[in-house]
Amino acid sequence: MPRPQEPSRSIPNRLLAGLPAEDYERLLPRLKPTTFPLGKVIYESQKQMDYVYFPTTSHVSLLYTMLNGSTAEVGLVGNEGLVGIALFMGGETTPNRAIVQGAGEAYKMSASAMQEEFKRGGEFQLALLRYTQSLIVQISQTAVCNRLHTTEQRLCRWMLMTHDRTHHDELQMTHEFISNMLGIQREAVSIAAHHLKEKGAITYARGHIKIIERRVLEESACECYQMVKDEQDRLLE
Amino acid sequence: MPRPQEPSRSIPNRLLAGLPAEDYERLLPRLKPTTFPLGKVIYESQKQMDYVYFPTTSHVSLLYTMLNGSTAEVGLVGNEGLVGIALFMGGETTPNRAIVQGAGEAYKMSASAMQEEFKRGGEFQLALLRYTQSLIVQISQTAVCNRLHTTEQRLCRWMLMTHDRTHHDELQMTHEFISNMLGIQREAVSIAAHHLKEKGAITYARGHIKIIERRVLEESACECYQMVKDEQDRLLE
DNA sequence: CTTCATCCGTGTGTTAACGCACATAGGATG
DNA sequence: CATCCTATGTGCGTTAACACACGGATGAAG
Repeated sequence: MPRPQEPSRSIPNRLLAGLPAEDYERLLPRLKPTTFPLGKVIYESQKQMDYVYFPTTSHVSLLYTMLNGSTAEVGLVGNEGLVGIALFMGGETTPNRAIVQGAGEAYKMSASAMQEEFKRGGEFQLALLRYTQSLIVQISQTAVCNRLHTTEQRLCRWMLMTHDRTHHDELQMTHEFISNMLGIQREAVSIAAHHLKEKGAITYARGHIKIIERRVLEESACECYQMVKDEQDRLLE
Repeated sequence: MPRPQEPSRSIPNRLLAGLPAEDYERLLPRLKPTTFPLGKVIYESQKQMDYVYFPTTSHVSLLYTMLNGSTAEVGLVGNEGLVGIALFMGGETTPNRAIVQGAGEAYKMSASAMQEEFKRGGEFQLALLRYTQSLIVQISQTAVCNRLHTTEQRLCRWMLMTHDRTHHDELQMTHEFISNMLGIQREAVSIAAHHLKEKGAITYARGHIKIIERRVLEESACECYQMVKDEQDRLLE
C-alpha cells in the first residue's frame, strides 16, 4: 500500500524548480497536483495522451511491450523530468507504455497548455529540450547495456537508478515486477538478488527490498549507471 | 572505394525536402554540400560539434563505446533525418560517436546557423523535433531488441535498416564491422550471415554483401524493424 | 606471380541465461 | 487455525552466444 510520503514542497520537481521565477509563476496556475498509485498506467502505447506529468515524489517507468507479451523498460523518470515528451516533440502518441513504479505525487498539465507554453520558446522550452536530450542518453545507454552487460550488473544499475528517484531506502517491488522491467526471467532476478544479499548490499522479503550498502551496488553495477548520471547532471545543472 | 553515386538531386534529404518553399529557400544558402568517405568519424564522444549534417546519399551510425573498447550502435541516420540533434536539443556535445556507414553526400550547416534557425520556431523546428521523436523510438526499440531477440533476427533488422538508407542492393561492409555495430562477436555475424546465404536472402564475399531476397530478410527479422518503420512513416509523413 | 594482410569458416570448450518444474514459506482470509 | 495465494528458492536440461584457436581463401601490392 502506498503510504503518504514527504510533502511535495520538500521534493519539488527539479525541472520546474530550475526555471526563472517569471516562467515558474506563469506555469503555476496550469499545474494541478495529482496522486499516482503504484502500478497505475499513465499512458498506453499508441493511445491518446491528455496530460503531461511532472513527478515530485513519484517515479515512472517507460516500457515497451512485444507482440508476444514480453516487456522491457527503456527509461525511468523521476522528479528530474517529465512524462509525456511526445506531446511537445510532435507525434501526439508514443509506442511505449508508462507505468508508475514508485507511488507518490506529481503535477499534471493539460496537453493543450503544454503545447501552448512550449511554443512560447524561452527558458521552459530550453529546459524541456535539455531534459529530452538527457532522456535520449539514458535510453541509448540502456540499449548498449542490454547488449553488453550481465544480469547482476544491470540489476544493480536499475536499483541505483530507482533509488535515486525514490528518496528512501526501501523499494516496494517483487522480483517478478523487476524481471518485467529488465526483460529477464523472474528466476534470474531471484538469483542475482540473492547474491547481492550475500554481499550485504540489500535485504528483501516478499516485495520489499531494502538498500543496505549502496556502495556495494555501485561497485557491482556497470559503468552505465555513472555515465548516465554524469551526463544527466551536466545537462540539468 | 566509394564510387560516385546518383546526384543528390534525385535522393534529396527528406527532412529538408518536406519543408514549405519559404523555409527551404531561407535555409538553402546556409547549407553546404559535403562528401563523406566510408568510416569517417563525424563526431567524437564528448567533443565539440561544429556542424549538423543532413545526409542525402550517405548514412551515418550512432555508436556508444564502453571503457573496455566494445561498441554498439544505438541508431542509424539516413536521408530521412539529420546528425547532430544535440546542437538544438541543448548540451553542445553527446556521449556517442557518429561514423559514416555508407559513403556519399550530405549537406552541412554550421552549429550557430542551426541554433539561430531553430530558435525561429516554425516549420523547420517542428520537423527537427518530429525527427528527434522518431529517433527516440528507434533507439528505444533497439534497447528492447538487444535484450529480447536473437543474433539472426537483429542482423536481419539491421540489414533492412541499412538497405532502406542505402538505396541500392550492395552493402559495403565486413562481418567485423557489423559485429561492432551489433555489439557481438565477429564469428556470430559470420554464422548468422552464412545461414542467411543458405536461405537465399543474401550473398557476400570479402566486404561486399548483396541483398538478393529482401522478403526473406523481412521474414527472418523481429517485429522491431516494422514497428520503427511504421512509426517513422507516421511521424515523417 | 609471389607475398601478405584481410576476410571469412569452423571447431571446441565454457558460460550465462532460458524454460520448466516443483518446493517452501510468509501473509492474508475466512 | 486451516486454507489459499503470492513470493521466493532451487535444480535440471537446453540453448545462445562467448572466447579462443586456427585454417583457408581472396584480392591487393610489389
